[in-house]
Amino acid sequence: MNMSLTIALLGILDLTPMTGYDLKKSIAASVSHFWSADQSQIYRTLAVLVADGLAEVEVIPQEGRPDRHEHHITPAGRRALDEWLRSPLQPEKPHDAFLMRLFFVGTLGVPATRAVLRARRSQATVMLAGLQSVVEQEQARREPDDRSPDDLGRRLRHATLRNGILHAQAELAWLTETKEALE
Amino acid sequence: MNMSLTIALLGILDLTPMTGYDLKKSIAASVSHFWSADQSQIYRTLAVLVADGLAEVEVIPQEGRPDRHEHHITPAGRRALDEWLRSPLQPEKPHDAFLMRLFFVGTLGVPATRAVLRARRSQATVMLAGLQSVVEQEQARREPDDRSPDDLGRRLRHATLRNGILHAQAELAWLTETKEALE
DNA sequence: ATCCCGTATAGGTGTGATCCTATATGAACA
DNA sequence: TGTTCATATAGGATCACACCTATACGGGAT
Repeated sequence: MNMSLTIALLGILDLTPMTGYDLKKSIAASVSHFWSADQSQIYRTLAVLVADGLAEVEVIPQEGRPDRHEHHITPAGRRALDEWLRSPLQPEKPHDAFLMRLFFVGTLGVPATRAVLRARRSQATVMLAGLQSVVEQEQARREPDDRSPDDLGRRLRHATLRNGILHAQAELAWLTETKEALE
Repeated sequence: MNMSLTIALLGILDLTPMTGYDLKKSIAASVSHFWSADQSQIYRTLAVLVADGLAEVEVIPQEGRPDRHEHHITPAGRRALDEWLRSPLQPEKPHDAFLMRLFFVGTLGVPATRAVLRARRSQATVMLAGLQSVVEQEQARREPDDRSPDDLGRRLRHATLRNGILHAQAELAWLTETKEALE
């Protein structure tokens, strides 16, 4: 069984039942910093979930636009999600195109190498700013009425953002170190 | 055109002509910290390189074992490599199964969450130790006779290892921070 | 005597993912 | 009046990759 999009969809449907279209937006809004998904792939995977009995469709007729196919997680789906969450996670094989580029760019000389590093710095800077602004928005959204409990889910969602921030900062620190090593 | 294994193979063949078998070993030995490749995929990609005129095969007969199909990069291959090295590198879409797991594991409670973080810590620790030992081996191999110039290629290969080390350290720091945030 | 390892090549099959495209309609915009 | 946007679903083609298997033979270990 698929260990990736399947799980992302089950995890989101476990929070709120929704349509493929909603899932696309939800992924873009809340997990885009560590996952992405193509729309057609979402629909295909959703069909597999239903075929496997991990989700059920509730068709909600609408006027003027296509019916909503609202997907709900089933008990079997919830079990499959739990099982995956508790299963060992084998470390993924890295595929980092940037490091590959850096590894081979030496033959083009120092100026080309510096250009590669500069491009990386600007990307990492944009990435960091993006993550920080998401964190700030979350905090701002929370301050007006801090009645809601600071529950585990909230903290973990925040932790995934912090992960991205620390890695972006590590990347910037590494870029500084590497730039100095080239002088 | 393929922006990944193709380039890895061209990059390595540009350093030294070799066979598919050698490439598999070379990748495992020198770029495994940021790239991995399946043997059959290497042979397939190699065939594409030859079909596209980016590499040429020199057959070297051997006794008792299959002939060596030694692949050499062609001028067109060198140009394709240069072009890729200078082309803009669009940021890759992240697919981080661990962060997805953390994002959804909250529904299983705090103990299950701690277990996920502990597993991550041990993986990151192993990863860090592995990278550091590679760096130490490189330095040890160098000390006996430090006649060889500390050229750009060497420094960049070292930089790719440093990148992995800084990210592994960032991951460990993040794990500590996250563990504290759960208390 | 047997089995596995190293050398060397390569096909079969399935999966996950991306890019592009098609369909349908109301509402807002220019 | 025409275009684009938002809603909503979904197929086609292609790609990159992983996992498994097959072939061939010499050498060393059990």
